[in-house]
Order: sequence, then structure tokens, then C-alpha cells
Amino acid sequence: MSERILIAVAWPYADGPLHLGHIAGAYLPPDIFARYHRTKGNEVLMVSGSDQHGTPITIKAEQEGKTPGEIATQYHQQFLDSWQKLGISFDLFTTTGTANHAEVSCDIFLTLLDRGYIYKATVSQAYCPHCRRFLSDRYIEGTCPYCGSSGARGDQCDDCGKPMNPVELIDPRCRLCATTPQFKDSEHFFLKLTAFQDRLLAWVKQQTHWRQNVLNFTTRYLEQGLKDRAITRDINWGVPVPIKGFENKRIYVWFEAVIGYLSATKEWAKSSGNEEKWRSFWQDKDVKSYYFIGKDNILFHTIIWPAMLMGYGDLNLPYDVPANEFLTIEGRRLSTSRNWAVWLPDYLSRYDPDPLRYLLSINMPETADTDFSWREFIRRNNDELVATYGNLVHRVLTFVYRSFDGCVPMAGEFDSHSQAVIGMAEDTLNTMDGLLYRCRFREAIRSAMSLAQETNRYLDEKSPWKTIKQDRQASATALYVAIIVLSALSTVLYPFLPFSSQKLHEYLGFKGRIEDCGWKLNSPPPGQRLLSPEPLFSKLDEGLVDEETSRLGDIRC
RNA sequence: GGCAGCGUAGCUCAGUGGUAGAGCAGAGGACUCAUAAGCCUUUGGUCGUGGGUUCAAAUCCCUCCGCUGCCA
Repeated sequence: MSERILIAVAWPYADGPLHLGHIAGAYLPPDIFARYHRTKGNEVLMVSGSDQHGTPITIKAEQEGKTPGEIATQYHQQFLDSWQKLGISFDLFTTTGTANHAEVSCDIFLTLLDRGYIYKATVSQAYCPHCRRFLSDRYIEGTCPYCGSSGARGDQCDDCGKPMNPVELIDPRCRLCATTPQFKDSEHFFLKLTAFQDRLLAWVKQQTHWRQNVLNFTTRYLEQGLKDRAITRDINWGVPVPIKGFENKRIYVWFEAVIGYLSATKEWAKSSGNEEKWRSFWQDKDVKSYYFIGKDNILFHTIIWPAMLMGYGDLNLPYDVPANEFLTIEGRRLSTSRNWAVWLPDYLSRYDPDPLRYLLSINMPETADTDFSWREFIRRNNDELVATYGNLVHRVLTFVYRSFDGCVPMAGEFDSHSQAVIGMAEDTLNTMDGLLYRCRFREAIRSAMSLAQETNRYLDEKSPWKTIKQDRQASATALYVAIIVLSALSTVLYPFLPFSSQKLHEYLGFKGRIEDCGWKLNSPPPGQRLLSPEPLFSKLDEGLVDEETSRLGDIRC
């Protein structure tokens, strides 16, 4: 029975390149999930886009003498390039800068306003008389009242890490012109989160299939009591507030960005030629929607976005929010400003995508933070991907190719050991089916690797390179069993390692896309002509460990 | 300060009531189809500390120590 699955992926902020933390946290998991479901024959829609609004982009633009739109477009292009090279298979990766997104955002804003879930109130905001504009919290600098650091910002102090209100800063000044700001009253709209408190709590308590960390965090937050939140700002970059007298204000980015999931689906429907098709993913109660995000984003996806959806009505709430924890680099927390990060475009300029996908999958921060180190990356590549899996593929294919005229041999009777290995291949398909369905990616890829390991043992025991000298049939049978396993591995590893799985599929003599072959054993028939095999993966020089590690912390070029 | 989480072999980690596990690293071995890959054997842990519950605790409860994150 075919299912319809909406895969909603966190919107990357278009003010800088992606790093491995982003990929491990929010981008690789949904891609694995999407490829798995597509192989199963399910109807998948995986959408996301660049988040183009918000203050950091305007700051970056001013620093570089460009417009915010130019910055956003530049990184959007880079994201698209990265998705393609890493194999992140979005059905649509759009931006929050489209007319469609503004339209959908305004519809939600106005509907919630109409229903009393959005209200107006006056707040005190910093205003720079020299720049003649309101300053968002990050635009105000001053001395930290807690640690005395002179470079604290209005939202928090980077030195001591304390968050604060702009009015707390000693000697506040405009970040751009150093003028002392005035605090002025300004009218803004607020989302009445308090109105959803009880409904949200009741809803969340039913989500027993959520990950423990997501459930804990959300429940605790709700039980502390929600506060209404401002959803408009005095800036000129963003979606304009669709109310007379508020033309100079913008919808606050956190309110508008989550709407992207819906607006992107609508954009996808329009371009597919059936404008109403979005409804099949948002209004059909049987459709499950999964939101893949990092743990820093939980609040927005388990509380704020569901509240907005409840207020709007007639749209599916999230089915699951499998938020990942963080990835650390060489034992330390990622830091963009200190360049303590491995940047994705940089990685992709020097290495293949599958080794990275392998490491981040088998070491995915699903339930706890995990660490990325170059030593571990090289080791996992050399000892596991190359030696266990790649070498299994290569030893089987090269031997068959040379000894059986490049064709899949005809097997004889299967003894109990051969049957057990074939049984394990079938079990792995079933087990991984269950694990992937529940978003247990790390455990899933580990069970695939166990199958490869077990098959290496099987080959050693059967020694077809020996038996071929006196019992060609026994040799053929053992190799045929191994080929059955290879075809199983190409399928179960496809969601994780799409490039090498497709290659293996072709080495086994198949044409077309492996994704179209279904989540099942697709053993090549005896006599099928194999492609001349090449190694699937390459060993990496251990010297790269020092070379790559020393790049960390450098000034970014 | 409040809340949450973590602490298991040299390293990275799995294991939530029933005889302490995997991979890597170390030691030894047989094999040779394969990218000097694969396979077998083996060394190594009082599961942070102290107490409690239980026939039985790495696992549940409490104390303390150390680390991390979130919040004030």
C-alpha cells in the first residue's frame, strides 16, 4: 500500500556557507528518509529553501557593500550546488524571497489576525537618530553589564554568553555609526501563543512516537507557560506587514520562515501544473509530515508552527519532528566566527560525497552529540567503507568477471550456510525497513555493514578461489550467493550512499535507476552480463589527518 | 542559581532489571579471490563515587564528584 509523505526540511540561513553540522543535523537525515520512501514506492515531497530574511543578512550585505538580495542569491546558488554534489534530493528547494511565499505568509498573518490570534501592542525599541532607523537587537553594541566586555550586542554578550535586553547595555551605541540610540515606542503585532497553551500540551502528550529529547524539551517548555511573541519588526528587509499604516514594518523572520513549508508545497504544486495539488500533502489526514531540524530549532517546530497551524485550521500538524543533536568538530563546539568548522563546499571540492554521507550516517547525532574528526573520517573510510564493503564488492565482482566470462554464474544447491547468508540479506532488508521507517538511521546503516561483514566471512569459508580448481559448481554457488548479497546491499545502502549504490547496480549488469527497483532483493539472473568492475571507494592517505586538522581555526579566505 | 543530559576497554561508542559488548588500536595465526583488503584467535573494564531497592542493578532510587547543553 502506497503512502504519501511530506518531508519538510529546515530552511538554511542564506548568510554563509553550509558546514558539516548543518548536514549531520538537518540535511542528510531527510535525504536518507526520502530515498528510502521513494524506493518503497511511496509518494514523497521533500521541500525546503533558503531563508533570505532577517538581520544578519543585512549586516553581512553592508559589510560587503552589497544588497541583502545579492548576498541571499549568492548563497542560494551555493546551496543548490552543494545539494547536487552531495546528493540531497529535494523535490523543490526555493527561497523565502518569492512572491508566492509573501502571499502565503500574508494569508496566514491576516487569517490569524482576523481570528484574534494576532494582536497589536506598543513596545519600546532602540532608534538611531543618525541612521534614522530602528535598530534590531543585534545592531546595538555596548558594554556588557555582567562581564564588562565592550563588544556585547543587544541580544547577547559573546564573551560571557549571557542573553540580555538592549536596555541593559551600558553605553549602548549603534553598531554602524556608534551614535547613542534613543528608545522609542513602536507599534507591533504579537502572536497570542498563550491561547494555544492547553491545546498544544494535549496534542504533544499524544506524540509518544517522538524522540525522547524532542518530547522532553517541548513538554518542559509548555509546562513553564508560553508567552506571546512579537512577530513584526522595524526593519526594511523581509515580508511587508500587510496592514495599512505598517508598510514600513516587516514580518519577523521566525514567524514567516516556518510558513515556507506550506508556501513551498504550493509553489511545487503550481509548477507541476496542478495548483490544487498542495492539498494532497496538507489536508489529507493520512499523510504524515516529518520535520527534519537541528535541536536548536525544536521550539519553532513543536510549539510555534503547530500553534500557527491550529489557529489557521484545516492543515495537518507535524506527525514527527526528528530533531538531531549537534555535531562537534575534533571535540569542540562548532564556531563560525572562529572558523572551527568543516565547510561543505570546501569538503566537496576535494572529496567524494559518499564517504562523508557514510561517516555522518554511522555516527549520526540522533540521540546525543557526536564528534567529527578527520582521523575518524579517514579511518571509517579506509577500514569500513573501503575494506569491509568496497572490498567485498570488488573481490566478488573481479573474481566472477574473470572466471565466469563476465556473467553472473549459475548456482547449484544452496547448503545451510548459503541459505543462512541469503536469509540474512532478506532479514537486513526487513530490519532496515523498520528502522528507516522510524528514522533510526544509525542503527540501520550499522545493520547493513554487519551483512557485508558476515558475507566476507562466508566467502572465506567457501573459498571459491580454491574450489574453482576442482569443483566449479561449488565456486559458482558461493559467488552467486555473494552476488545476491551485493544486490541487497546496493538497495539497503542506496538511501545512505546513493552514488556508489547506483554504480554497484550497474556493475551488477542492471540498467536504469536503482531507486525504481523497489525495496526488495533484486538479484541479477544467471547469465546477466556484468560491467567491468572498478573499486567503489578509494583509500585516503593518513597524512590527510594532519593536513585537514591544521586547516581548522584558520582565518577564512 | 534552576532544568536536562552525560560519565562503560587505550580511543570512539552500543547496551534501561537476568553470565559486561562492538569497531579501531596492541599481540599471535592460517589463507591469498580482492584496493597489503578479508578471515580466525587473543590481551584489556571493581560500567565516575558512596549508599539504597531487589533473588538479581551498567540498567531503578538517593548522595557526592566531573563534564556538557538550555534557561535566569
